[in-house]
Amino acid sequence: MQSVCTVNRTVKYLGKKWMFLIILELYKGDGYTRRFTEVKERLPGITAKVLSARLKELEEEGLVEKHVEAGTVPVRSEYTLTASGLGLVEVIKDIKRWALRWKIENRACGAQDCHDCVL
Amino acid sequence: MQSVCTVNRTVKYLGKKWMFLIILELYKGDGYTRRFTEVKERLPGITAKVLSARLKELEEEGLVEKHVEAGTVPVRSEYTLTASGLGLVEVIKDIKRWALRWKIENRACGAQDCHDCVL
DNA sequence: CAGAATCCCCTCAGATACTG
DNA sequence: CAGTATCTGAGGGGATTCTG
Repeated sequence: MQSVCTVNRTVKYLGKKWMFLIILELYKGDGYTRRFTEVKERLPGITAKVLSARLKELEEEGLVEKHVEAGTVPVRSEYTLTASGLGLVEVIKDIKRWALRWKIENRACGAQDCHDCVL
Repeated sequence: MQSVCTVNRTVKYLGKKWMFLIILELYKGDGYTRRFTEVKERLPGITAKVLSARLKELEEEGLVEKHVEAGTVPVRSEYTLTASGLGLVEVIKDIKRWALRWKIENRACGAQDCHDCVL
């Protein structure tokens, strides 16, 4: 039963700020793909530093694949959700279903953390 | 679609250290109930301060109910998962299913964060 | 365009000591 | 037993500046 460990880890990095908002942005992209700046523009308030860090974590976890188009100037890098990443989107939907069932009456959003989504 | 906000919040506090391990401990208890010290003993490494803080958050979120037995000396306080909390256990199971599917080959546990569970 | 490097603040969590 | 109070160190994340 040691896989709880992975669950632990998962929840730990998912809990980081912006993380799952980024995942959802990629999810909304054509072919589950978005460019760096594209994500940045769609998540008002996020800094390049944080976005960069989160994408790197997602890449290391195998949830996202990075593709750099060589030879283009300026550089174009694209990030795509992997099958594993898509699987996680389903988990997020589960969370949302739970939240809808139990949390509707909840407090209003703090503007900074709140964005629409396609779930 | 503003409920993403709640999802955001959910993942944020679930991501806190020990949080979901505590939930699982309550889940394992008789009638989904455990006493403070009981949980503490079963989660080696957790401090009273953190356990206390997490339980308070869970209570505020409506995932846990606290019952203090009046008149007993010393005091006995019990924590029980609510229906909402039980619903969240199902979500954790979803996360585990996802993890099993995509993360088995994963790195070994850092002993400190790893505990068995009943999932 | 897509970051990396710095600085700085703030929260989280561990350790320790104390209490009704 | 079931906490609270205080101190501390590590890490997260924002703002700003710089670069291939």
